[in-house]
Amino acid sequence: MEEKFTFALRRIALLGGLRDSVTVSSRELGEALEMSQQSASKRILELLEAKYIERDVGARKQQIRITPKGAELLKKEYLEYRKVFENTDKMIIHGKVAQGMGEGGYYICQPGYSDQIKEQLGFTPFEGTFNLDIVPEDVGKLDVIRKSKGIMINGFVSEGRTFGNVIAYKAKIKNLECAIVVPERSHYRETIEIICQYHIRRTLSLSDGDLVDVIVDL
Amino acid sequence: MEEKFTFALRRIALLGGLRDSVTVSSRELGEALEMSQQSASKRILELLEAKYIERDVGARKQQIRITPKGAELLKKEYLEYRKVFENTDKMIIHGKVAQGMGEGGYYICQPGYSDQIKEQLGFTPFEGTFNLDIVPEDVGKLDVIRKSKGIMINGFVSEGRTFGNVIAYKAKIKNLECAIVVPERSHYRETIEIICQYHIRRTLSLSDGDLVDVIVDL
DNA sequence: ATTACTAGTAGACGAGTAA
DNA sequence: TTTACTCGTCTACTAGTAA
Repeated sequence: MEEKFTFALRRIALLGGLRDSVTVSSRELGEALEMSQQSASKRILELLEAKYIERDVGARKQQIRITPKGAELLKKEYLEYRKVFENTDKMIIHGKVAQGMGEGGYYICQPGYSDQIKEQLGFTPFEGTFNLDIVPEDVGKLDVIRKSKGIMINGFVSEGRTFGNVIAYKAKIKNLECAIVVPERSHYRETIEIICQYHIRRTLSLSDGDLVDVIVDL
Repeated sequence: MEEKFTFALRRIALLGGLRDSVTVSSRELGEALEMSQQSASKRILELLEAKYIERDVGARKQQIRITPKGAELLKKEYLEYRKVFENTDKMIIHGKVAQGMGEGGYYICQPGYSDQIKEQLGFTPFEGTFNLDIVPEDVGKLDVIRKSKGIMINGFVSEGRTFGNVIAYKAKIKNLECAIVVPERSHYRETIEIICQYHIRRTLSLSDGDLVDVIVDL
């Protein structure tokens, strides 16, 4: 039942409908789905109904884009495939070294966090985070990573301030053990914060704008 | 049409049917597919008919395994997902440093090959290959890589000997540019040969048995 | 327990066609 | 050209049941 939806969604995603609106007629979609224009039109209506896609139907062709709910469905299926084909659940994210050790550094230094990090990740984090601006093509991978379980670092209250849960994902940068940390309640951003036992920037002699590969465990 | 097959195959693969036979009754498969025992039984018969699976039906439960043809279908779909979610078409392969610079080294030194490598890959290969025994879980990834296009290094005839076509896949080992080379006509093996401008083993101080990550461009 | 037949029904599809 | 209705057909499913 759900199956016919993922098939159509995947096709739309391949046409570019995941990141952007894509202009595709029901006839064209029918071709991609190997079905008639009529059936493709019906499928589009069903996808709309189920809120997997949105669309602006203009005078000539319609603009289709996949909703977050639709993207969800595709990611689920993608992760199944990863499980099947890549036993090593790793993913590479490319990013540019960015400014900003302020905020994150302050948070991660709180004993309430750092003790758990020591416990769960096996290292005491350097007082400060390493920030990376994800390259646009890789921003979607963050969602995939967030769908994997990660390591929960529980929040706490200290001196009347509330520190929320943080999820850590083990990673490596050029063989340096580290972890991506993401507040449990946060919006998607194109910047990630990375903690490490060492000062990554200094240890690897990196400067702002340098391109870095992060290999993330899923 | 093909869609219902991949759905069932994916489920079977998740149960372990890609690498091994998996014991699953039609009722159990029905549960996994969210359909009745009767329909699952029918689906199994259709998959058998289409040669996507094989099975031994014992007294109690049946043993199902996915055929190469079935694996093919799954890989195709998997690559579609990779295209959607990972614009950077890279894959990590883990392997252990292995002996054997003999054969491959001799071949790759032939000017007929090395000139083309210089031309297409941008480096003159070191006279010898770096061999890696792929860890068992990653052997399947080789198929995925071989399904991507790679760079064709044309064969030639020299002094009466025929040297066949070789396909090169750009890769990196700890930031060292290199390439996996695979004879066009070869059986699947668990060892890969890697060429590089430098002596990888020496440059990275590697010894037999060391675990190495290869990041392959698809 | 199994697997898998038959029969009846719901739903998916394409042809024709309207807007 | 579009999108999307109706309607007839054919396929995919489940229930019942046999082996």
